[in-house]
Amino acid sequence: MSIKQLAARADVSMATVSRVFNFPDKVRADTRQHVLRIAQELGYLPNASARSLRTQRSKVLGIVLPTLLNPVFAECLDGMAQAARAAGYAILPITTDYELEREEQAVLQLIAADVDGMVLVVSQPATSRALDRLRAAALPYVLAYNRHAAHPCVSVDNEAAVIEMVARLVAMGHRRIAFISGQLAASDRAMQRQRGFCEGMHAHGLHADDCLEVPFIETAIQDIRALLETPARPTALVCSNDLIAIRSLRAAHLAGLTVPDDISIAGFDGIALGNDLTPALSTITQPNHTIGRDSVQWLVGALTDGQALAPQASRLLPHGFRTGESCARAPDASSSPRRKRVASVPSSTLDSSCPPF
Amino acid sequence: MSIKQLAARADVSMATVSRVFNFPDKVRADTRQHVLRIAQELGYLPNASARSLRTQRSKVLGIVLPTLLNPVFAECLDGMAQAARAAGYAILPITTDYELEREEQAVLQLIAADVDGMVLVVSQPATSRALDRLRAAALPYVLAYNRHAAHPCVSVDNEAAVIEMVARLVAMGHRRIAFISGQLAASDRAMQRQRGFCEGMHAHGLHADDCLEVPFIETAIQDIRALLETPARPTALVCSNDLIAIRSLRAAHLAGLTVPDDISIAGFDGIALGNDLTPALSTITQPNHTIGRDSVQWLVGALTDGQALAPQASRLLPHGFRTGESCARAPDASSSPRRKRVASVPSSTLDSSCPPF
DNA sequence: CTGTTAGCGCATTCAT
DNA sequence: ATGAATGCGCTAACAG
Repeated sequence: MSIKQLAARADVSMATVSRVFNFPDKVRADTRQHVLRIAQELGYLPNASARSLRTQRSKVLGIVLPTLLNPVFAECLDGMAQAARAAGYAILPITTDYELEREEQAVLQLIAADVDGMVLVVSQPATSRALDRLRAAALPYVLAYNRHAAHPCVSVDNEAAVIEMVARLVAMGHRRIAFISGQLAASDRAMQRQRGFCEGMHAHGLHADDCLEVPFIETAIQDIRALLETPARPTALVCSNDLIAIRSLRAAHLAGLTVPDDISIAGFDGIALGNDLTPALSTITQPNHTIGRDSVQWLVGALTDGQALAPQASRLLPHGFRTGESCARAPDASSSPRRKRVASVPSSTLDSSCPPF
Repeated sequence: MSIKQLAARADVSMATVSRVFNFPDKVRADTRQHVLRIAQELGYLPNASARSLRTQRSKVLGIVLPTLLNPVFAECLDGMAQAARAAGYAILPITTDYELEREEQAVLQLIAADVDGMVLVVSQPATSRALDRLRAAALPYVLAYNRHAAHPCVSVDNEAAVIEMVARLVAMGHRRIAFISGQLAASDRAMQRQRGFCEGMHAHGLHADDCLEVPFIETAIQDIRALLETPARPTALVCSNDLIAIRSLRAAHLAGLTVPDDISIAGFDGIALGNDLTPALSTITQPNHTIGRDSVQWLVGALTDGQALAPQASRLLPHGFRTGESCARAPDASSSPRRKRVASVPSSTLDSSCPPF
């Protein structure tokens, strides 16, 4: 079904048909009705490829995400999809599984697909070759979750959020607090959060020595468990994201510890599911849906009025804290001290380095 | 960057450039190198819209899913994405939030986008207007998770799986077993699973009276809790999916019950996260990733050798059982019987109807 | 208000 | 092995 055939059947010109679909008021009401009726009968649908080839704009937004297996990004994508729909845009999401090469491939594919702009969550904005490609193609884009002075970003203040979380735990009597993250190199968020942890600890005169990196999902729980079976185990865990926090809950259970009586566990992300767990996950909440929505709205706005996306206008959305059931006062906060720390977890899995501020 | 400009710079014809990218061996090695080098320099990327306009095939598969907020579909999409990539196809996923109208819209949008075929998860294959559109457009498609004799489907045997699960629970001494589902009308899977529940119960001479529908996420936990605070509460819950099972775990906790000592809870889906919970979720597992992969591979296969997708060739993938920690022998299985059942949960939320087999 | 025409970028005949 | 010409379906000038 092409516009030509439809025009023939309706006994009008192609141009008229085109106008019926693009500028309905530029055509007389009765002819419009007529054309629409025939179009209905024939099941005519304007061909998107031809349209974008001709107009040089596709009304499609490219979306680049690490994965949808982490609900954070699924929630965010949901927000993007809604905003895009509302603005009359379609979205074309691609996942990269945290592989840098695929980030770049995704961008190239989206450029070839003629998208009008992109929203992406990259690993490291500072060094991303994908972003180089975008600049080269002069395509408008917004980064979500990432934070970097040279790019237009929508995120939360990861560092401040964790600093605050540490303060809360300290206020609850915790002194030995560990930080658990996935592969730090895989995401700037994780690094910012770790930095916040270190800074937060230092602010209270505490050492931020216990930073455990659990890069492999398969062994994460066992690795965390090992930390928890250490003689001078931490009394609280700050996790770089909610999935890791959930695995930490599991690890604590396997180590024979009760949460939050024996150990407190805090997450980061605020995924919906955390609320349904027992114990309900205490966590730093990000407005995931809103991050997605705002990113798209900002991008669409720029697309609409042809304005540039200024890095200076980057949005820092407010984070929050969900008071779940996985954090409580430190055990023995005022009673007999435990025996001194003797050994730690295997140094191979322990990362004591704390990047400078 | 168009093929024309590239051709000019490389001092060859457009046709040659085209061949370099589509039939590399149909062009002399040195000219190929030459063209590729210039293409590299200019950052040339073949335009997808123009290509699909010309060839009438886009190398894109449309994917229609209810939502990505349920990890089942995220896992499945992940499988689809991998298979599509491997076959040289891009995917264009659209979510419908279980709204029939959006199912149809999605299909129309995908048709307009010129997709070569589609994989979809619909609510009710039997009455789906979206599928009518597909047939009308004569586009190849495969249904995932759905099961219907008139359509090519990739799914598991929901009914058999639940029958088996009921048998397992009965073998563990359970007699009062309830079935919890979301809105039944929203998915044929849920109905098949309920049917399996009824059949399974009847097979053991038990009544399948306790079928609770919890259509609203917001109140699901409280609704389930109400059931669990019934005098003659069930000793086991079979949940229509893992998310509901997780909420049931929560509801049990809120009702002061210990899982699995006081009550057993079984899920359906086998989402990865269930493994990390405490108690680890006992559940019927579907090969979600494989369902996605196989659906795409089947579709791509048909696309490749121009063959039709026969409903008779529908695949029934094997389900499995994950032995978690949320199911155990019924309490008091051999000791004093509890007082007889007096009242049930409010009838407004109780659906005792059991569709015929 | 409506029709005619040209060209978006590409793959594909048909020549050479 | 390569080049010239055509048209996929559509929209945007321009003409009437």
